[in-house]
Amino acid sequence: MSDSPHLLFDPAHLTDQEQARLQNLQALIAAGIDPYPARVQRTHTIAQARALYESNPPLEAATYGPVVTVTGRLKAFRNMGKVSFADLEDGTGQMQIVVRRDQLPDNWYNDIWKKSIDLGDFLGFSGPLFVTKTGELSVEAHSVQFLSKTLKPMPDKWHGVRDQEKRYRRRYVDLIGNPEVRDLFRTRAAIVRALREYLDNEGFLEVETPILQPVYGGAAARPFVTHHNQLHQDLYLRISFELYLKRLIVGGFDKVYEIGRDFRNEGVSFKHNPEFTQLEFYEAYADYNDVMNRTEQMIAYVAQKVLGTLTLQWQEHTVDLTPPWRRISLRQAILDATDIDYEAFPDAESLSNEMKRMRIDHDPRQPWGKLVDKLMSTFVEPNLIQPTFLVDYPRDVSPLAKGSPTDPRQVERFEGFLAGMELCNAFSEINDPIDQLQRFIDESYHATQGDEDAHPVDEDYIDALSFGMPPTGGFGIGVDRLTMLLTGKDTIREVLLFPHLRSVKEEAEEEVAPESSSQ
RNA sequence: GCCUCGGUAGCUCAAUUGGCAGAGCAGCUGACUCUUAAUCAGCGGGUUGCAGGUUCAAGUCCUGCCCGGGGCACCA
Repeated sequence: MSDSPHLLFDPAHLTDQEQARLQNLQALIAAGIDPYPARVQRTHTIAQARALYESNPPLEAATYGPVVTVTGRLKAFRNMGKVSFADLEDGTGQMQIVVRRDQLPDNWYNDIWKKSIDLGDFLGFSGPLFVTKTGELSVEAHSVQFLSKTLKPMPDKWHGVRDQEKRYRRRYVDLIGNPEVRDLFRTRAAIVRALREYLDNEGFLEVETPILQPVYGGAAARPFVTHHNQLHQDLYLRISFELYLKRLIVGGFDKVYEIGRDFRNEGVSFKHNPEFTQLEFYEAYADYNDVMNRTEQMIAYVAQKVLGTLTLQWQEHTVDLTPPWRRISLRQAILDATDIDYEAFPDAESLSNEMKRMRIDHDPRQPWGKLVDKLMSTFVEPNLIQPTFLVDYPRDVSPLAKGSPTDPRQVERFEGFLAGMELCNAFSEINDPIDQLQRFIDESYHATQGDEDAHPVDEDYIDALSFGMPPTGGFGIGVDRLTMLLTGKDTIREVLLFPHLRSVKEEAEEEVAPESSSQ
């Protein structure tokens, strides 16, 4: 077809249903109807129309109420001959429309309504509100606006879209067909709003810091690398906000937070996406105990605000968020779960040997801290169903956390767990620039030893600390995971509108086969 | 990267031991002035993810590849 702008709308490539819709589009144009008009006449959203009828009911039953013009997507229709019932949906709800042949001009009902309008089209209907004999509040259509033509068939009206790949690749279709998915993302927005509300009410300042960073840091992860052409400069997409937010504490903002996207070049799983939403806050004149208290309060506030309860169901578990949460040292938790006291095996070799003796599968080349983390994540984390803080971590897995005043091998750090999943990470921040530099150097040493997640040295950050930072408590939480927990979802993809998926390879591309860069 | 399970009509799903690829919704044609998963009659719609192989015969068995789910590894 030479008149098709693109193969996408070449009838030879369309299904029977798509061809029928394209023909209906042309029929509308032939009838002098603009299928994509620029203006909409609307007096009420569907929710407003319902409220209007509630507050202005007709004096006698079965008579007409106020006249409204409502707009929306046609979700269903039931054609009874000379009258049709249609379900119209906008962002606020659904309304039944009663379309009578004799209320519409000329042959509009037979020629346009019955022939050229498809499920999914956007329409506006003007007429009085009334309640049908079967009790359904409806608008009787006295005039109709055509608003937008739909060229693809709608998802199954009863089952929606179930196929996960289809749902994630074409989330818009998922959202059209599955109202509960729309509800879930409204809940997600409410969670983020409640987090902001809590922190704003507590006097925190919301800030925005660079996503493109010359030196990445603040977490143990591999970064994405990009390049600024004009400046001839490699830049990293941030893996955390931490080092920038603490520069702001140096600058005199005592309480700051940021909610935004982090990027980590790691594997994808039910709880990992390459980009994810993080909340971090930093509070001057506080330590990790203060942060622990605040964490309980904040999560409980959000749950109460969004769910109206502190008891939530996550998969087969019932979780009670009521503060205070259980607190146990990491050392004790691992000791309870494995009978290994990692303090008794203070280097990688002895700990690895002990793990080998207990037939615990691990990589013996890993540094000591990684082995401790392995014990924690394998034997402790899955059993932390009720909210729990693991406190006091080994110094060498925590390069930004302040050392314990009583035990030089420990730092003042905790992680929060819920439903067997790590939720947040926090500590008393190192504010001694010389100590921090030494930790960075130790990390760089690890980097030369093959630990790819180790921190590079951020000399500008050391410079910032050298101007003086008050004792400060810091905190980070994965907002996606928090959303999973509060909505009962067992995969992060369900709480991300557009989760990362491998791109589908086009057949035409395969012949080109460009050399891929080294991994 | 490795292991494992899956991919059938626009959507949701069937297809017994290898034996004519089906249903509901949606679509098309028609009937119907209170339906709401409307109903009734009729009709069309398939490269069974892709490419090979075995076989008289492949959705089904074998090999490779693509995409997805789950697990491992890595990580938060």
